[in-house]
Amino acid sequence: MRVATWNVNSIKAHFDVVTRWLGEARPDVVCLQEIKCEDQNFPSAAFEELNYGAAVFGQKTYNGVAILSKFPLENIVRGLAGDASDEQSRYIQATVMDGVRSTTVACIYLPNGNPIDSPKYPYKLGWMDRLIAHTKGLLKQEEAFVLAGDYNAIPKAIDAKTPSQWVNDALFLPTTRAKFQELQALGLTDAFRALHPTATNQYTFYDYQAGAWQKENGIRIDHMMLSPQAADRLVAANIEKHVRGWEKPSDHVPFVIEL
DNA sequence: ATGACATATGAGATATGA
Repeated sequence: MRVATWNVNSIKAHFDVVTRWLGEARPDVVCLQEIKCEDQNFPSAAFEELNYGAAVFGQKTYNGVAILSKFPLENIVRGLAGDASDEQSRYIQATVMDGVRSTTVACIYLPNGNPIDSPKYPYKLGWMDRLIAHTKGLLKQEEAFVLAGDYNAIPKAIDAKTPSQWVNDALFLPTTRAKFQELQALGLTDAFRALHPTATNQYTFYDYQAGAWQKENGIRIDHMMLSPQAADRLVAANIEKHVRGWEKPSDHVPFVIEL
């Protein structure tokens, strides 16, 4: 089963590149972030024509997540527990039934957190704490799951072309990296690093500004964290960098694994 | 350097992103 994650930076604005990549890569399950639309405006019918069903947790203007799947999606969960006052659509989870076995897939859009002296940074850290708490519950089930999405976290210096550019940024602050490490230390596997432990110049985000793509000035912030049962099935992990060079792209590129 | 570049909203300028 091929599972992908992709921050599409508006499904309306980038629908054509999304469908172009679906046709090329033929993933079974795709976690989308920043769809930037309400549920009723998500192009579910168009994806249905491409043989993808959809589970959507949308929001007007900002955020919004969705899971596309060629297999039935069951037990859909919208929102991350732990803060009833949180109105941002950043988490959707479903169980994929592929006929052979079930795999739980969570689609995550972790808060950016900048500026770091604003309430946005504590919101990010609190969200990470809630994700850690939720993951502890998932692990108790001892089944295969994938936490896929835009983590807005650069795990290590190797995951940035220019680490010095990010030292005072919410994506790379020691506190952010420590929380990401805390999540991983629960027993999760970073799918990309597991198969490419020393690979450099493998990034999932290139800013639209200052010619970042042309300079290969990227960061690796979109991740898939696997439970032990999912990690046992991991056979491939690829960052689809070439998609960033297409016409009118998202600033993130797809990241796909094979289980 | 608080910008560049892109998106949504809504019809000009502002909020957000990373």
